[in-house]
Amino acid sequence: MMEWDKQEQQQQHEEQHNENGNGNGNGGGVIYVKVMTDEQMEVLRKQIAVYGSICEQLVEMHKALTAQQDLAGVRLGNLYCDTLMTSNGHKITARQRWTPTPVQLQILERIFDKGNGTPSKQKIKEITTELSQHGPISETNVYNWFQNRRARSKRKQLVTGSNNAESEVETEVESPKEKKTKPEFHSQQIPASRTEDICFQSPEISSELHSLE
Amino acid sequence: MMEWDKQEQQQQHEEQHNENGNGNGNGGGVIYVKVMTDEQMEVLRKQIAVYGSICEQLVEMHKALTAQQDLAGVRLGNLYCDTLMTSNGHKITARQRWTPTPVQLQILERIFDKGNGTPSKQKIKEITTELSQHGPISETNVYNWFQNRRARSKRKQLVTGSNNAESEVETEVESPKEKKTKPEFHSQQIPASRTEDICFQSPEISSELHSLE
DNA sequence: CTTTTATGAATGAAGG
DNA sequence: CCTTCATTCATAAAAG
Repeated sequence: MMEWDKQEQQQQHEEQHNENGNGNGNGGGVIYVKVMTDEQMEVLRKQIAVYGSICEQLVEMHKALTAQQDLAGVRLGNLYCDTLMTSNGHKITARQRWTPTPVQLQILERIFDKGNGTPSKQKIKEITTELSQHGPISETNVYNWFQNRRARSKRKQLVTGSNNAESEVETEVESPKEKKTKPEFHSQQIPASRTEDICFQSPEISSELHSLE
Repeated sequence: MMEWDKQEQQQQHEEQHNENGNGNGNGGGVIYVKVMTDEQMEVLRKQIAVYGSICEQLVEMHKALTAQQDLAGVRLGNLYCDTLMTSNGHKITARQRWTPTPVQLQILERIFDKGNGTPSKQKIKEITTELSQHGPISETNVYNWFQNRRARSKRKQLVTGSNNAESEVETEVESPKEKKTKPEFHSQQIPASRTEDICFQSPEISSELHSLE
């Protein structure tokens, strides 16, 4: 956005320059002013409209997805949900660890990103209340979550930072025995702040953007 | 989106109005004039095109994601997007996991057997340095390895020890005996509301939308 | 190729 | 806060 703005201004300047110096066919002292025809306008409008519709589609998909998640309850992955009772009433096992539902996680994440890393006692209570609408949860859970989240994000940062220019040469001089037959490209854990980068790095796209600058 | 669209149309109408009838202060009978050069127009168009393409990719990714979720377990909250799409549809896979080379494993094992089950941070660093001579590795990898190693060896021990094994029913995996020295008051949630309901509770889809604002 | 197993990594909770 | 532990998830490797 910013880029765009700046760009436009620059362009404008250029044109004024032209106007000043070499008299081009663009009228004498007038401040240039070109007209955009209705056709052009329409083209633009349509294009943007398409963009809008795609976005709406996205939103819909998100909704559907989230809703589905919520309905399905906790992760589909582990379906041994909770308490099971034998016929004689003997309790077998209950799940002993809280697992945030996707929605809960989403909300927590949002709050966490909101900056203030000090969820006071009162805050915790509020959050818990809100989250309890999306699944079983307790204040302790929320507290722990923030605690862990902060600590881990911090450590992550540290690791990425300390990851100096490790050449990590090909010192595969080892293993007289069986080396992996294949290249074994294993990029290790790529801590790469998971919060952002991730999905939006398509070389193509970014280059396109750059070309516009 | 829609709002915006509508707005623009209105604006257009307004201007046409102006043009037609009431001459406003905008010079005599002049036709509405939009100030925008062809270049600017082009820039705008391109920019929009880029956004559009980004959106399309997003949609694609979402589709892929959803499909994937249908197949395997979920993982919504922290989706680690292991596939990135280039604009031409090729998949780039990321996120692999570290695999110790035989030599590394050997060394690790040796250190582990050395008794001290407390690889301090400093220790970890040293070990990592040494192991990096034999293949790609990070401190995190080493840390995890020890964590896992200890936990698993412990569990093994436990299982072999408590070999009473009533089997009877598959029920549980571990004996509540020496698992913890203390009462282990787990799961503070779930008020154990009798019968069903278990851990699911009605999904309030609507409210989550609010929370997204 | 599909299923199973082994194990690296993620994360909720407890202790200090 | 920070560290540690226990449990769970996901996937590379092995087995079929």
